[in-house]
Amino acid sequence: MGRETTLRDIAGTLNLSVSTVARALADNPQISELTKIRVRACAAELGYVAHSAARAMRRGHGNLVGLIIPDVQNEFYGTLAKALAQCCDLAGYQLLLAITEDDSDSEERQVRGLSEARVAGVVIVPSPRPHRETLQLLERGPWVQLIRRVANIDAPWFGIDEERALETATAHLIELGHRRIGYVGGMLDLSTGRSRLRGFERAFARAKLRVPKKLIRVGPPRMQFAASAFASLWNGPERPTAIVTAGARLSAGVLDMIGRLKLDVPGDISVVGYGDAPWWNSDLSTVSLPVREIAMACGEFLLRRIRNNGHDDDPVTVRNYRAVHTPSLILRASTAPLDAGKKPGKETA
Amino acid sequence: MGRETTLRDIAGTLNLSVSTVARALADNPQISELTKIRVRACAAELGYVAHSAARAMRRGHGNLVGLIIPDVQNEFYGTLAKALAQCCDLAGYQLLLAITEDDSDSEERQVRGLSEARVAGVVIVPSPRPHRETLQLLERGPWVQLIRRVANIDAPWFGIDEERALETATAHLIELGHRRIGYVGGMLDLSTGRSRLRGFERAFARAKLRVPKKLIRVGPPRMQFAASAFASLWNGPERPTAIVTAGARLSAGVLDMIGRLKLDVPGDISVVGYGDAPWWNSDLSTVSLPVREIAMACGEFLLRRIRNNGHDDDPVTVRNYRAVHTPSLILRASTAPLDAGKKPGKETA
DNA sequence: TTGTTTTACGCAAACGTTTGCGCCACAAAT
DNA sequence: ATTTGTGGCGCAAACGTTTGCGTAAAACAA
Repeated sequence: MGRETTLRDIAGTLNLSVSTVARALADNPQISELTKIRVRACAAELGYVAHSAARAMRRGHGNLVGLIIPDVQNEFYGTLAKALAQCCDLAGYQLLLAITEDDSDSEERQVRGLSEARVAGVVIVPSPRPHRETLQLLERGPWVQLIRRVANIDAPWFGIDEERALETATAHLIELGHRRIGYVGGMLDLSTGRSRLRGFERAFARAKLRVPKKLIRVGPPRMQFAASAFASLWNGPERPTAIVTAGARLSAGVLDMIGRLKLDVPGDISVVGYGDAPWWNSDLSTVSLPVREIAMACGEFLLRRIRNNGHDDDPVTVRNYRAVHTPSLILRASTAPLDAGKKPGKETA
Repeated sequence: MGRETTLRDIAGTLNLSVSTVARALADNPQISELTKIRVRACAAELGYVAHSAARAMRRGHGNLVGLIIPDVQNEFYGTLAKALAQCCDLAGYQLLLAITEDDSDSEERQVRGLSEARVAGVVIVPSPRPHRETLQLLERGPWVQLIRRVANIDAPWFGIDEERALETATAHLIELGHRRIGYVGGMLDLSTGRSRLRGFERAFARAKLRVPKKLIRVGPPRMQFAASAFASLWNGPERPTAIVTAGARLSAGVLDMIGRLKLDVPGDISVVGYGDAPWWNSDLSTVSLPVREIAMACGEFLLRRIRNNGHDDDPVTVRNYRAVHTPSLILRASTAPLDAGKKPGKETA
C-alpha cells in the first residue's frame, strides 16, 4: 500500500497548483469549468479522499459532534443515539459516541477525549454527580443536557416533565378508587428518580390523601430489582391494589413477577407503566414518552447553535433554555376500578 | 471567548520553545524534571487541551475507530456498540458511530465519511448488498465484518454459527417428538436469515424427516410480523405443535400472540427462541448468543491489527480470519414432549 | 589546561488543507 | 497604442503538533 492521495498528487498529475485543485473540488467560481472537470476526473481516478482533520485544522472547526450517554445497550438511550445520529448525518456532522456507565470519572475521561477531538458540540445525559472539571471542559463549546440535568447549572436542557407524567399515572389510579398504590422506581440520586417520585406523591397531595410511604420501593433500574420489589409489596403487610412503575425495565420486572405469581391484571392488581418498549405489544397502560422527538429537537437545537458559532440570538435565553416535553397517558387494559377488581369467582387474600 | 490555548502559549509564558513544551507533556526523558513540572502546571493553569487532529496529522494516524451498524436502537446492536466502545476506550481510541438503516446508499455515505475522518479501522455489520465502491473505501484501512458478512469477500469476520444454532434448537424439538414444527424467521436477503433457515432444515435432514415447508414464515424482524405469522400458522391447515423463532423480536411477537390467543406454553405449543433479551426473564427456552463476547473479540482483533499497522503476522491468514462462536441451547420451561403436551385435564395444580 | 561526553533545550520542517493576495494574459474600452 | 477590466491561476502563510538534528552549557576524564 502506497501513500495516500493528496491534493498535491492531483496537482502534480495535472500540472496545476494545489490551490487550484482545492478550489476546483470546492466548486469555486473563479475556476474554469474545464479545469474543474479535469480535476474531478483525476481525483476519482487516483481515489482521492478528503482529509477532514486537515480541513478542520485549517478552518478552525471540525464536523464532529459528541454524544455522552450512560449505556447505549439500553434501548432507551439507543433510541436517543439513533435520533441524534440521523440529525448529525443530515447536517453533515459525524457522531462521536462515549459511554459513561454513570461513572463520574469515566465521564470526565470521555469529555476530555471529546474536547481533544475538538467536537463542535456535545449532547450529554449527565451522570448523577459530574465533576467540576467535567463541566469546565464542556463549557469550551456549545453543549446541551438531555433527559437528566445537573443541579445548579445554567445550560440548555431537553427533557421530560417526569413529575407531571407520574402524577398523571397515579391520579388515574386514584380516580379509579385505588388507595393502596405501590411505587417501584429508580434511585433518588438521579434527578429523574426524584422527579418521578415527587409526581407520585403530588398526585396524593392533590387528592388530599396521605402518601402510602410503606409501599414505595426505589432501587437500580433493573428487572430483577423490580420483580423482587413487587414480590415484597405483594407479600407485605399492606398489599397494594394497584401499582405504578417508573421505568420501562421496572415495568417488565413487575409484569414478570405478576406472571410468576399467577396474578390477573387488572383483576388482582392494576398496573400503570412508564415509558414505551418495542417488545411489549401487550395491554399495559403506560405513560408514553416522545423519546425520539426530544432527541431530534435536542440535536437540531445544538446544530443551530453550532452554526451560529457563538453569536447566538440571545446568550442568556440560550443558557436558560428548557424544552420540557409532557408525555401522555395511554390507557389500555391493565387498569380497572377498585370495586370491579374484586374477583367474581375466586378467593381474595 | 478568546482563542484556544496552544503549545505556543505555554511556551511563550515560560520562555521555552514549543518543542520543549511538547516533549515535556509527552514525558520525554531528555527534558529535565523541573521543566516538566513547570510545563504541566502552566498547561493546567491555562486550561490547555491537546489537539488530537493536529497530532493525528503530524503522526499520520489518528485514534478514531468507525462502527457501522444498521440500527443502534435495536438492543442487539446496542450491545455490540457498547462492547466496542469499551474496547476502544481501554485502548485509547474513540468510537465514531454510523447508522445505515440497512440502506446501501446510506452505508456508502457513512463509509466515505469515516474514510475522510481517517479512522484507524472499521467494524461493520454490512448491509445486505454493499456497493462495490463501499468495499473499495473500506480497503483503505483495516476492517472487520461483524455478525453478517459480504458474499465473496475476503475480510476477517466475527460471527455466530447461526446454522448450527438453529439446528440445535430444532433438533431438540424433534427429539421431543414434534414433527409439525413452525419456523418464524428473518428475510433471506440477509446472510444470517439464510443460515438460520438452513439450520432449521438441516435438523430435519439429519433426522431423515421431510422439512415442513408449509410451516415456514420469513419476513421483517419485527414483532408485528412475528405475531401475525404465528397466527396464520396456528389457524392454518397444518397447525404446528411446536415453533422455532429466529430472532429476539420475533420471539417476543410470537409469545405475545400466544398470550392473546390464551394458549398455554408448553401445553398447547412448545417454543424455542433465538437470542437473549434483558426484558424476558421468563421461561422461554432459547439459543443464547454470546453477543458481548463476540464484539469484544472483534474489537480486540481490530485494535491489534491497527497497532501492527499493516505488517501483520501473516496477511493471508488475516484476510481469511473467521471467528465463529457457537451459541448454546438453554432449556427452560417452554418445551415439552409431544405426548405430554396433550392437556391432562385442567391442570390447575 | 584541553578534549570528550552528557544534559537540556531550540530550530525548522513536515503533515494536508484553505484562502488572501498577487500576477499574467487576454479582451474590451478609450 | 495605451489604459482598464477581468477571468484564471499560482504563491505562500497558516492551522497545532511532532521529531530529527544541531548546539550551547555543564559535567567529567585526561
